[in-house]
Amino acid sequence: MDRRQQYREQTREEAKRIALDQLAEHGTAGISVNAIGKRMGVTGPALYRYFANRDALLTELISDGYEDFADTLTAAAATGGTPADRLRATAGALREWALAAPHRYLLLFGTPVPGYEAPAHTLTTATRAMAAVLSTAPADDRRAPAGELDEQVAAWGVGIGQPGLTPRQLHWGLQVWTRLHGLLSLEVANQFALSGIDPALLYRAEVEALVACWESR
Amino acid sequence: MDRRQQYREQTREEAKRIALDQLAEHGTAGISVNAIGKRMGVTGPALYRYFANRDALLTELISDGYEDFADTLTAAAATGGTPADRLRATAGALREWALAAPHRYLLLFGTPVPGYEAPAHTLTTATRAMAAVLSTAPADDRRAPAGELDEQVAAWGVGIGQPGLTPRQLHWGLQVWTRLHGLLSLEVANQFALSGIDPALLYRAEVEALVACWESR
DNA sequence: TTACTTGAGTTATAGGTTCTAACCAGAATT
DNA sequence: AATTCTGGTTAGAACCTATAACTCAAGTAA
Repeated sequence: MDRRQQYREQTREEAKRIALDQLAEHGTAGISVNAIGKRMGVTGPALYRYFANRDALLTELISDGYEDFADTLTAAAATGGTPADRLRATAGALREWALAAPHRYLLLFGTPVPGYEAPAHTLTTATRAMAAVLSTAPADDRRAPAGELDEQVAAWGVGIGQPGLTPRQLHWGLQVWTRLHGLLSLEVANQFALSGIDPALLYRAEVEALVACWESR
Repeated sequence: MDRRQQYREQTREEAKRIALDQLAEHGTAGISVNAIGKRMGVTGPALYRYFANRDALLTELISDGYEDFADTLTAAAATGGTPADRLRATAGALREWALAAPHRYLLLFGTPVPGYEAPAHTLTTATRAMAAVLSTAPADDRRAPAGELDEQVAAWGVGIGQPGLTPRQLHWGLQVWTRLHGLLSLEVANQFALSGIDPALLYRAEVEALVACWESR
């Protein structure tokens, strides 16, 4: 890589780093081109040499976030032990990742930025994260899809490059994701704040319910 | 009520109605005081006679939203039939309410507006919505709380004015809410868009899982 | 070495936002 | 009839995004 390009990349990274800080402090609306520039010791318009516009910067933040998210889940799912243990590890990593930067979690999975379209590249990364979750599914006997949902789920499994998984495993993976996301999105939005209930306990209970859910059915 | 006050209230309602339109069209950021004023045939600053600031307007939108939300769930939960039937009705009403105005759903339960503090009034309304969900819980034998979570949940039950419910019923109610919210929040954020899976089917399956979840345990 | 091109910064500016201040007209009250 | 209150106006401050025009330094090529 060119020397110039190296500096350029460095500047981009710095801008994104500061943007994440602003995000953590003041939410999405706090990500201001001028404010980021000021923190970098540069005027606002200078940043337009590096990002087409504010949306492009946000999009990169989202892309990078997905990448990091998928890496984290993949690493956690790669631990040893029973499927249940690996689910616990993955779920724990998921919660830690969300709580470490709540605003970033919401940037990825919360209110969509109006007019924002997910670039194809992030979709493949999201698939990688889902693959990590699916890798914690216990073994299952393959049988014919029963019902419309089963068929759609099976088709989805093929679409994301997981043709070896049964509909039940795929559906279970979806449940893991949607249920844990339900808890996490409410927790990061502070919806449990005044209930006096420790979200960590609720989360753990849900993970165990997911383990039990597989056994019982 | 005074004639003056009546007009005043009418103007406030109109502003909120238009704000909801803007919300549906352009998201939270699209709620602009100037734009609302223009649609009302009035300049922007005129609205500051009616709302202290933009945040106050948003807060009222949230309060009204909670009210409507609680009304909807309460009505749905008041139908007859078995507990399972009433859960199905309530869950169906919940999804319809969310999909009828996705942005409003996210305004209530999605990314928190930075610096926004829920007024006490909305908390009691949220409790009313939770009561509707809890009213669909099947009967249960009372027994001593087992574990830290059970105790916290029991205390929460007392706090929200539901001392007659068992920890298991309360926890089940929380699961209903968090699981359905998990699905809905992802659906309104378009996260299932490219999977080819019909969110309605996924939702129905989750409701049935919640019914079965009670039986099995 | 000199001339030219490119890159990265600047300021100025347009048009948008929220919100305050000052002002004005009409209605209600005293 | 005089005064106060209410709801509107315009002007303007302080932000925001984004573009245009300009400057200066660094790299490249003759």
